[in-house]
Amino acid sequence: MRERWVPDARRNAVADAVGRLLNRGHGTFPGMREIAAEAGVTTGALQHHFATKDDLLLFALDHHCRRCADRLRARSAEGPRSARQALAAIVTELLPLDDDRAAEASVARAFVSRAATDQGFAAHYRAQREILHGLLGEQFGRAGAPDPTAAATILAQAVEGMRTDCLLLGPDAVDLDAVLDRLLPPNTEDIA
Amino acid sequence: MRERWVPDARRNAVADAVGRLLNRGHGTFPGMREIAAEAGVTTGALQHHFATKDDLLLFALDHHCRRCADRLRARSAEGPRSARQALAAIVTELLPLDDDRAAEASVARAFVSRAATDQGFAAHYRAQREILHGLLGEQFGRAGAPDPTAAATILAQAVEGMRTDCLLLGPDAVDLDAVLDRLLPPNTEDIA
DNA sequence: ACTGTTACATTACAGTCGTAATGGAGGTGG
DNA sequence: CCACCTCCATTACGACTGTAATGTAACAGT
Repeated sequence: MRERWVPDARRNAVADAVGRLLNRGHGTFPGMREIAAEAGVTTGALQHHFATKDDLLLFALDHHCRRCADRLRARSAEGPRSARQALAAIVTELLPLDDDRAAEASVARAFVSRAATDQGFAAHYRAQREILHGLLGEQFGRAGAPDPTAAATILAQAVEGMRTDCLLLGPDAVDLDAVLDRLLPPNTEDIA
Repeated sequence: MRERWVPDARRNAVADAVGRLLNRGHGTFPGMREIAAEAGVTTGALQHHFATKDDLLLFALDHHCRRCADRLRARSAEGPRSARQALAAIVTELLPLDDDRAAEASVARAFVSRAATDQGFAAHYRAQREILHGLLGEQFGRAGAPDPTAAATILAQAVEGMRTDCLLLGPDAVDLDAVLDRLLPPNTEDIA
């Protein structure tokens, strides 16, 4: 074997194709042939790499969750900044402001719909939510908020509304500063 | 004509069936035959009352939006209470705490997914959002909040996260009081 | 060289989809 | 009585669905 495949390279490409189709299309899960066409492969290849369509979709969800979580952790650990700036960076990373983040938001929304009845999908939601909650709570604690975990919960919930408002009403519909003003202690300075 | 049909009685029944199927099923739009079975009619009847499936779905969306808006207005105008109590009542009305409200939340979520690319569905989102925003802003103004419309925007956004948290993590995952504490002026008394 | 495995491509199939087409039952107006 | 309209039920159709089945080319091990 000359240069061994990173075993999930194709699978990741397929997962990206699913994300692109989900936010370009009508929010419903695309068909196998559509996924194959977008990924530039055939349905036979899909069948080879994924046992069933649900396996494919679950992998796509996991893929996007991991990618998003990595970006969030990167933003959280990025340089020395005020807690407010870190929170703003984290939340902004979740807003659908470009195609990649729009795809991730579409993926998240589509899979939440299914998580209501399917436990496998619900587990991913909880895991992703816990990561976000942890990162937000950490920053709120750093800012000296009286109840960091409560503030993190509220901000995490508000983020979901901001995502859809940003998507359907435009980026001007979300005022992140206004949210942070009400969640951070008033004496916190946001310089440095 | 002895007692004329209220022309949309059947249509409303169908729309209710769509709501039930949406929150019971996997979040995807049900098929025509499934809708017909749930509504207790045949697909021929559906074809008679709706030109196409999208017409049916748009009517269902409109139906649930109107129902929800009516309930929100009723809660808003209900008796003399503190602004905080009114806000809590409005938000609680939106949480999926029983089957009816869960159906409405499912309908809203499914249609938001489609609103991203379909203008007809997006218009309903904006209209519904405007009604909610108006009611919330009114109460925030009554409470003497410094910027009622900003507070209303934030609460409306947080509601969406609370809806999904309530659905996927259980009702205990939402702490409405914590949200209102941060959005209402601290000197506001919530008695009477 | 033979064997086996991996990684696909192609084809086929049973089922579901939305909807068009047809027919009929019941009331209504002339 | 008869045409007519509304309100449906039934059937049918072509497109599309996920997936099973089969073939095949490349490569690895022995």
